[in-house]
Parts: sequence; C-alpha cells; structure tokens
Amino acid sequence: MSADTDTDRGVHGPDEPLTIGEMSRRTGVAPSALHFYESLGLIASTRTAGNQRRYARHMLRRVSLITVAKRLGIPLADVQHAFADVPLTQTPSHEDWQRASRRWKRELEKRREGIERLERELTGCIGCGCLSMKACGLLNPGDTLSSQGAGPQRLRDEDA
Amino acid sequence: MSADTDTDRGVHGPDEPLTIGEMSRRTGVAPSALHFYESLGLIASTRTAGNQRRYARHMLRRVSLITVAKRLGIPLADVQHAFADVPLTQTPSHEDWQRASRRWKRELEKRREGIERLERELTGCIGCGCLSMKACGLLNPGDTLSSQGAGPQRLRDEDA
DNA sequence: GTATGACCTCAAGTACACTTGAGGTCAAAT
DNA sequence: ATTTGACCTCAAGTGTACTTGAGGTCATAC
Repeated sequence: MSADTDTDRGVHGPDEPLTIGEMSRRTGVAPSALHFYESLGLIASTRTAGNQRRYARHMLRRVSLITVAKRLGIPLADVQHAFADVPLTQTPSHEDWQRASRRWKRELEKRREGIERLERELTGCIGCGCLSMKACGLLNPGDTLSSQGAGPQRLRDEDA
Repeated sequence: MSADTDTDRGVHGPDEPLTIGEMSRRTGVAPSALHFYESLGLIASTRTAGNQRRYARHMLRRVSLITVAKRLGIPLADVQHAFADVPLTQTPSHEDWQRASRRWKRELEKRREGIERLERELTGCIGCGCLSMKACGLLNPGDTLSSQGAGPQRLRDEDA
C-alpha cells in the first residue's frame, strides 16, 4: 500500500504481521529454526489464505529471548517454562511481560551467581597455583578424603 | 595390599592411579563419558597389563573442569582450547595450572559480563514493563527502525 | 501469462554429547 | 578353580537443536 522499496513486501504499518523472511532477517534466526520453534510451541504464527506464516510483532521478542537463552546454554525446554504464561496467540500485556522478565531475571541471577562463585574460587587458585595442589577446595573432590565414605563431590550440588 | 574395605580396590597411597570406576564415582561422570572424553583427547589414561585404564590423580581436576564447563554451556571444543597447554600425560606443574586458571577465569568473566549486561537491561524492562513496548532497547531489534537498512540486530554482536 | 523468489510440507541428514548393548576379558574373593 | 563384578571394544542408538533437500505452491514484477 504505502509506496516503499523494502525487500519482501511494501513496508507495513506498525501493526502488520511479519513474514518468516522478515522475522529471520530481524532476529538473525534461520527460517528453518523458526519452523522448528513453532513445532515446539515456542512461537506461533497465523496463516494467510495461501498458507504462508505471518508473525505478530511480539514474536520478535520471543525469538530474541530464545536466542539469548541459547547463548547462555539454557535448553529450549527451560525457555518454554520461562514463557509459561506469556500468551502465545494474542499480544501479551504489560503484566505478562513483567512476570516473564522477573522470571528471566531470576534465572540469570542464578547463573551469574554460579559463575561468580566459580570465579572467586578460581581467583584463589590463581593466587596459590593450587589447581595442582591438594589444598584447593574447588576441584579436588576427595583426593585426601576419599576413604571416608559418602562425602566428597563438591561439584555436583546445585542441580537439585 | 593394605587391608582395607573400599569398594574397588584396597585403598591406595596418594600417588596411585585411579580406576575408571573410582574416577566415575568421585567426579560423578559416567564411565562411558570418560571413555568419550578420552576419545576426544580431553583426558588420558595409562593401561594396566590387562588393558584396563588407570587415571593419574590430576585427571580428577580435568574432569571436574569439564563438568563445570558443561554446566556453563561451554562446548567441549572450547574446553579443549582452555586446556591447550596443560600437559595431558604428565602431572601438570603449578605454572601449567596457573595459566589454565587464568584462561578459565577470563572465559568466566566474559560469560558473567554477558549475563550482567542482560540483567541490567532486563531490570530496566521490569521497571517499565517495556518487554512489551517499543521503547525497550533490549529485545526490540528494529521494530520502528526496520526500513532504515542494515542497522538493527542488537542481539547478535558478541560472538565476534 | 510467465518467470522469479519467497514460501510451503515432509523426510532425512548433521553435529554434539553421550548412552546402551553385545560379546568378551580381568581381577579379587571364595 | 570358579564365580562375580569391574572392565574392555566397537557399533548402534538417543536426545537436542537444528539444516538440507525434494517436490510443489504463492505472490509480485515484468
């Protein structure tokens, strides 16, 4: 409608949905991956009369969050949970995204704290060179304590 | 030899190597995974006359670091790099581990900073609810700026 | 009206990180 | 000597996260 020279379709008003190609270019995620995410229910699309996908704009955000999660090593299953009550089929409200933001933030905090703990411990190790010494508490799960039973395994606690 | 009642073998002096079962129990990593890591050259073992693996004690550390890396979503290929000049076949020196510690620390720093940046941005988003609004800089790679060319893609910068 | 590029589905393939299974050996205890 | 549990190799299977390809449709431009 508006005379314009975008690549795909004439540029749309801010409420018009995006084609899969547009989504892909804007998020940097391959169309095939978008198909895949949709098959998992992480994102959703409507279809045109001719069966082509159209994405509401708020899907950009979802896709971006998926990308971020991937960078942090968060599996898609967990991402699904983080999106738990952000509506998929209609534009989410402020409150929806706020709740989700908080959830993401908590997740990030947990990860950051894990890293920070490790950094502190490694810093100690750099000082004393103890990654090669018995004294280091971090990566020494039982060297001199081995015969004393169930104890050691310092490194496996935090999944629970 | 020493009369003792450990599960595998009588408890060994602090310099004796470990069986794969002992490694597995102490690190929490399955024997099959240890085989696999060995096939990738991430760890190494000597063999007994009867072709069974024996692990030097410093391998515990390597395995633990691999485990940590996995928790952080670091791929094994990168782990290999982080171990670049920690000797595999002989006990690493102080300096070897110090260099490695520093490398690990830098890696952790990078990850933490990525997370922190994201946290800051998300905190802003929680305040304003803007995960659903155009004003948010974080997850809004080009909503209103789309037709202006190559620009957006805020979320893909830091791989390089 | 026809060519071109973007899109569709579905099946199969790929890469990573392992696990499982079959078939057989090793080693400590009885 | 024989049993038992730990170990060996090698091949194939699993789960996650996609990509690639074949064969065909849609939509816009000329």
